[in-house]
Amino acid sequence: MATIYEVSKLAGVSLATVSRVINNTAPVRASTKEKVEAAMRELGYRPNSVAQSLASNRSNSIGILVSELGGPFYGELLSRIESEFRAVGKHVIVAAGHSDAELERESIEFLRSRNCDALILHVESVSDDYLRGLADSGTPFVVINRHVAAVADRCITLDNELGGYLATHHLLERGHRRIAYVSGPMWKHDASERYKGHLRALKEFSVAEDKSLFFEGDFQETGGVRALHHFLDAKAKFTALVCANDEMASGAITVAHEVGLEVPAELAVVGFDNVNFSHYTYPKLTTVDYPIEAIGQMAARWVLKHVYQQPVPELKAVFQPQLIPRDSA
Amino acid sequence: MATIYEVSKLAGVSLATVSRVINNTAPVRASTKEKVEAAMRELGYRPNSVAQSLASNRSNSIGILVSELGGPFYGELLSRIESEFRAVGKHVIVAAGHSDAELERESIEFLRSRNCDALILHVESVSDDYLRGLADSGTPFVVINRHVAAVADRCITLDNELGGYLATHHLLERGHRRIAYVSGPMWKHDASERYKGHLRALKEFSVAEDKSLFFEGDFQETGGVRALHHFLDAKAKFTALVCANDEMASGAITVAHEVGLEVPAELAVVGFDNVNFSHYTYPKLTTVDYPIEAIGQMAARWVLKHVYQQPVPELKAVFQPQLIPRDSA
DNA sequence: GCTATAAATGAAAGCGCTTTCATCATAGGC
DNA sequence: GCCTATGATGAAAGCGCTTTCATTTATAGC
Repeated sequence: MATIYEVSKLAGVSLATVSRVINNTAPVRASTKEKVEAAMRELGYRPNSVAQSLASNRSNSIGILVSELGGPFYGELLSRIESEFRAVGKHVIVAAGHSDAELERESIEFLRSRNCDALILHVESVSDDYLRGLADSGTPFVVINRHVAAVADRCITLDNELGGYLATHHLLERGHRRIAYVSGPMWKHDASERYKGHLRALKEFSVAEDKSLFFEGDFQETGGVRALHHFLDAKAKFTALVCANDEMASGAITVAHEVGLEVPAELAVVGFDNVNFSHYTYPKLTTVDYPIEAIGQMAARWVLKHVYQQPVPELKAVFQPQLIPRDSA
Repeated sequence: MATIYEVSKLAGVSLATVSRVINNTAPVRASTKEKVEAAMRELGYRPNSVAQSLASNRSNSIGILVSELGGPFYGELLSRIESEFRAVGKHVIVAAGHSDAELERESIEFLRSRNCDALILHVESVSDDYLRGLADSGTPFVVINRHVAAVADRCITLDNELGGYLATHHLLERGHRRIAYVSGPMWKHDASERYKGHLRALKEFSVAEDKSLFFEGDFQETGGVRALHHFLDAKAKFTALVCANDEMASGAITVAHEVGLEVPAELAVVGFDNVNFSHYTYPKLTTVDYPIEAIGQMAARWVLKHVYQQPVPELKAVFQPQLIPRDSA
């Protein structure tokens, strides 16, 4: 691989000048620029990004930390973030935190040691304090899907409470009054927020909260399976089920089929997230849309603006979910 | 951030010695090592990976190029690859090629310019010649899910032909004789291989190929939708449908529900890939398992062995798919 | 044509590390 | 004890680039 030095020799200019035409960082006479570019072409020169990073103290890399790299949800997030950065010549380093505080912290350190210019974090377990400390340490980062008061200006979130409200409201509007709720782990911020929204909707329709119609799942398919079995075993009376995400809703629908409960006639089901497979269920899942791509894009733009000083369209911090009525409720 | 220089001063040794204890690259007296480690701890020192890369000509990063970052399939692949590398302190840079030759080439160049130590490529559109050239250029890389004769030693593949055979064989064994086939784009290697396997199974059961029962889809849900509509509109007679991937199978099942065709009683459906949502369909999808994680792991190990000279368990180049019988066929 | 100012360019000092080579200390072998 | 073979360590030269600062060249004003 040719180096900048060889280019400068061939073009008959100094290293500095070559660097200037590469980075367009200072005016260079048109004829000089021409010569340099010709030399670069001739040598098939491509700047060594590592050397650039070391010298400029910018790595042009952004670290992304999500809970799981697999799964429908994060895939779309990554996809969007990558394409945003790719378009401006930056690259994305990914890591998984697996919803574990220790792992999350370790992953963040890992990304930091990689000299990422910024981090985009989807972290669930690490404490608010830790994030505050991280901000103090000077590492630029954005947090997705979590509101942390101490670093509120770097949080991009979905109004989960509204989402929970929307889901339950939809059912209430259609006359359901006995609505069971399958939550995610309540220590997760989004899970508890969604549940709050559920309660608000109930209240609005003067339906009292019934603890026997609450089940704390795990945001996985099995959570939905166990939930429905639990309610059925307890002989709970309910005509509708709201699940705090689509995976659990799928699990619940599977069980409904198995026990011969017709959806939505005997049991209406609504999910949350609108992941890509949510319309593969039968009947197609009514759910609340999580605008994950828009959020990913916004996170990328935050970085573009605050770290790379690029002009970007207006930033938005809180996104509104939307109900997607399909066939299951 | 502290530098190696400060550590060496505090520990009262030279830069070289500090480097040695960091990299464990030459013997250092235990007492010296102790001092250095203490100094590192005291300063909260972490090596600057960019400087390390520049000096050692190793970036400790691996570029991964897949068609789409979203989607069930690639997510699991990435997930596995990342965790393999993460465990040994290497990081993963991701890019998407979107099945487009130009984009794939550009992405590869992009990753190369990032000084990746190796690339793991899931490329569909770039030519065999291009890959040969890439190999000649000295960039280490592995190709996943595609056999390229010129660089056969760097290909890790699934026996797609066998997979296609298995799917159709399963149906034939259960008495089906009129089996429609929904393929992926035939220019994609895996799609054509799977179809070959289908034909082999038919032949084995002395069933003649019927071109009217073939439909070339797009590996997307809509492909399955269009396929089934196509067959139905053409009043084709068939009792089973094999789809070259699960997305298309889902689409087909959805249509079956819509038109009141009972699965599997009136129409047996088998998919391919066994992606994570394949059991969310109703009935649960019978499919062919694509051991994507194992393949990801193997790709990572190939790199570990050939690029980082690490000892790894035996490498395997061709994986055998397996039929996963569920409820749809 | 001459100076004052701005535009182009070059020289050289790093960026934080690895690695070669030389040096010094230590331990056996006789 | 002396010599040699190792084991430990340090000095210093890069890795390929960016960036400051100084210098040279062009432009304008009179």
